[in-house]
Amino acid sequence: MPSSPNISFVLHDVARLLRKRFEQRSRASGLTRAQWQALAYLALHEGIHQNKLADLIEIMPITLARLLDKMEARGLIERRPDPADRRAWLLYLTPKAYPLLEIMRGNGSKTRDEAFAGLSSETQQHLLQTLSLIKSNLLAACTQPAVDRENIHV
Amino acid sequence: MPSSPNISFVLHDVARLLRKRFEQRSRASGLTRAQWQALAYLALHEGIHQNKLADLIEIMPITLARLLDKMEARGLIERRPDPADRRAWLLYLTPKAYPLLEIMRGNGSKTRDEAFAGLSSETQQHLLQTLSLIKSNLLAACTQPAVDRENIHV
DNA sequence: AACTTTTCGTGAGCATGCTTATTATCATCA
DNA sequence: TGATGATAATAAGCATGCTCACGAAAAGTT
Repeated sequence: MPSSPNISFVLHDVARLLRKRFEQRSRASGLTRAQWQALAYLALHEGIHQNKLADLIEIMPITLARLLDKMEARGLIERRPDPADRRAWLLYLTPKAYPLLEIMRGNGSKTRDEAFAGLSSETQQHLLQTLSLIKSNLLAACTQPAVDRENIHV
Repeated sequence: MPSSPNISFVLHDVARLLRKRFEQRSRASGLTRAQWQALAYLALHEGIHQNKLADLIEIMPITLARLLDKMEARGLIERRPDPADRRAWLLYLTPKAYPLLEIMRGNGSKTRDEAFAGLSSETQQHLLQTLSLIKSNLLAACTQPAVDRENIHV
């Protein structure tokens, strides 16, 4: 695979470099890519449970919990007890979060501009479609046991 | 961005899911994706310095060093002193590594088959080209200071 | 030869993803 | 009602990426 460049590795590299570049940009404001993503999704769904938010972002609830811990400590979000379920929290942004969200959106679009320089909008559209298909393939695959296809009788 | 799905996030998701699926498959053999990548590149460049190998894979030398620590402990690779430079090591596979490499290649191609199901080979070609362009954009960008373009006078 | 700069490898520490396990609470059903 | 199972959040621990810093050795300079 390394001899002929492999789509999977290149994809992984691109994701890593996107994150790296975004974080070079965002060091000043102090939000990481993952925190920004969580904050941005939360902004669209205030009052959501951690559980559901993790589902939306498609990460494990424990991964989200630690992102929220950090953002709560910085006063960007609030966890309010759910009156209807003593196990659960309801998530809200604080006013402090909004200007930061704006900055982060700017950083995201600058990073995207750099990354996608020289790509026509058709190419970008096509890329998005292709990636979305791959993502749904993988989401489906990940729920299946990882066995050798050859060994399965149908 | 989360409202209209964002290429960067989808890309990141796809990379994460690829890694996850690969590691579901490879749990038995015990090599992670990153270790496999290092091993596969090393197989093509035995006798290389850690430094150069890290350059090839495009990760930080310290990141590679810890992957190598683990694989050395498992007896998959050897670090031999470089007679010409007492700071450096020369890297070699051990015989134990070869069969594992074969297994990993199989796992990689199975994972790719799942991920890219339903994509024509033209689409895959196109995807690879597009990703490669994005990658070189980002490699170039990451060496530049992350400043606001608008604020720069040319 | 002596000083400075560069390079090679690594340590420490952080972030984010995962798996596995635990605690508290809710929901269901006999 | 009371046991049983599901669900919300978190804890512990691992892997891999990063930055920053450091010691040892090499290379370049004066």
